[in-house]
Amino acid sequence: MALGTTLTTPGQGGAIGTQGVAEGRQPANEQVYQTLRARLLEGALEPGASLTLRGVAASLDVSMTPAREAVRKLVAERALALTPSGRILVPLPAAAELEELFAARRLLEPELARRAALAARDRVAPLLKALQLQDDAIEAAISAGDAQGYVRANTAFHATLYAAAEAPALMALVESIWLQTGPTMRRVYGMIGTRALQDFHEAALTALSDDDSQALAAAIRDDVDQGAALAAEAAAL
Amino acid sequence: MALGTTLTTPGQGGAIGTQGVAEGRQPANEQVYQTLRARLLEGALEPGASLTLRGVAASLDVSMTPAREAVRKLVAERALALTPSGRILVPLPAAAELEELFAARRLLEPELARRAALAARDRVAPLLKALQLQDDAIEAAISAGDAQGYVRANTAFHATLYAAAEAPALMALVESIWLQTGPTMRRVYGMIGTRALQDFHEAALTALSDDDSQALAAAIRDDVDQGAALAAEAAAL
DNA sequence: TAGACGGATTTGTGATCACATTACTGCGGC
DNA sequence: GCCGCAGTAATGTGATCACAAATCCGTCTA
Repeated sequence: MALGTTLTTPGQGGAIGTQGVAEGRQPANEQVYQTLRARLLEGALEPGASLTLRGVAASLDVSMTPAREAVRKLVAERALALTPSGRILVPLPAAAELEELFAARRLLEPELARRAALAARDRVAPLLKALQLQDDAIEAAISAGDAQGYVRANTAFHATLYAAAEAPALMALVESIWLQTGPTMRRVYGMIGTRALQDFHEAALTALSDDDSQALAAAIRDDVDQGAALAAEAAAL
Repeated sequence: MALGTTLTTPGQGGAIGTQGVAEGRQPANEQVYQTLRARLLEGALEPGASLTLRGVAASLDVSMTPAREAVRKLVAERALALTPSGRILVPLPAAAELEELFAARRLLEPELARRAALAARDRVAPLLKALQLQDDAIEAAISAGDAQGYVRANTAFHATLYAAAEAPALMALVESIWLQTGPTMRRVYGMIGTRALQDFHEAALTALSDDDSQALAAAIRDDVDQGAALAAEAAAL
């Protein structure tokens, strides 16, 4: 068959097996990916910085192959970029691209929040508790002036909320956006010192406990808008 | 430096070079990727079908390495999936995931259309002409009962319109969604025989020539809604 | 002092190989 | 007739190597 495809006839060995990795062990490329991803999300990698396959491989003590896979995966998610020559670098999104990314967040995240509110109706308490913890971490990061910690905690807050929506496809889209904005937002919050941030998370928690999905969506929209405004402000500097 | 990163000091060799491929030549992995991507977009690969690296490599006459890169890239875009054991297959999205994907399209595509209308204000004529051609191809595919051709032409229509928005980040998100819905939609249109499709493209073209971005966005929303309804209907079968 | 040039080094790409693990085939037992 | 099991074939992962191309560095020239 063309392209080496094989059609698994339904009902005849169609079951998805459980081959692969020896139970719990995760492949090397996955470890590399998760490491790089976490550092990008919290903005530990400077926009404009360049990576090398051999460098990544040596740092994480693997061969070039898993490093390649992880880097290419991040490139596919636009979390890393390749120059025309194939050099790897942490992208520095243009102002216009940042605007696009926030526009997408503004469209997608309120929807995700709305779904989370609806899906978590019968288990609001534990969700609220988890979110409250994340919010405390955010406050702590603000007090400490820890921009990287702030970005990480803020991402965790949103991730926890949206996870309740149980919408993996939407979640994947949003996470892809976060990966792209991460490095820049770290820089943004570093520049403005996490000052004067209006707390929309409080409103979000209230809406959630009130079972008001519309209000929750609105709070998240305001939160995203605030981030967009900051990014725009910082981009103008 | 950690993780093998090197920070390119701005102003000191910071220019993005033009290394890499010898001018116009595209890497083997890119060719494999484009081939697989095109086939997924138009639904030439059946949901549930399985691929093998060696099979893909042999089909396109390359070694296993570029095949791996291309496949992993598509996996990152959720256009292909890996079983827990690492087997590669064309995903068969659950009904709930399809609904998510269409919800995302419904949020993102009208926005992209709106931006296209605004950005293409001073060059509407050539855009309209291009879109009209794509629409003719769609009609032809419908007449011929060619489901695969329909999906391809329909995708091309939307892609042409959104390209005018010059919003690469948003475009990447939408294309990622298309890759995920492609195989299923091919199946959907094959099942219902491209019957009884209301033509929202006509309304879109009118709105575009009227410079009415709101009406254009509405037409696109209707178009996406129709696709969502068909998918839901087909999923129920 | 600034710019251009040439060579050494670095880098990504692609190919091939070894290996652990899993999926598949056919056979035997209940 | 159906299920389970052993042996074989196939698959993805990771490592290593060769190579072409581009970046980087020092030097020379105007």
